[in-house]
Amino acid sequence: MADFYQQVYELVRQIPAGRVTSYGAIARYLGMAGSSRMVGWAMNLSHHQEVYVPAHRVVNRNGLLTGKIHFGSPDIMQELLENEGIKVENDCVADFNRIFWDPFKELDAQNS
DNA sequence: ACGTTGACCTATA
DNA sequence: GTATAGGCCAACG
Repeated sequence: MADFYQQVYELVRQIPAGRVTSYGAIARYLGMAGSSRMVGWAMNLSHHQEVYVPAHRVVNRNGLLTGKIHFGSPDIMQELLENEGIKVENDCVADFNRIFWDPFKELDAQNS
């Protein structure tokens, strides 16, 4: 059993480009349902990690770029998302429901 | 060591 | 459907 943060990094790293997921989905997938805040903390430490973690692909339940401020500049996250083909309007991911990447539906389906 | 904050989510009113 | 409250666990002051 690796550290919780490591699991989060791995999961986030497996998010395909042009797709986004929510903290709650990750927390629930790791068995930490309700403790979604810890996922956010993990993301905060992701900058310290040697491996690059596409934290910009992780947004809140509303598809709002809540953590864009922690990227150094509030524009980096939006630029990264737009660079992957994700439309961002008013700090909100467009068609969030469409590009939403559910670990249960994707990873679990493959593993199972 | 205690209190507050935090990249959130769910539930109730 | 919007607004408010509570809960969760860890780090920072």
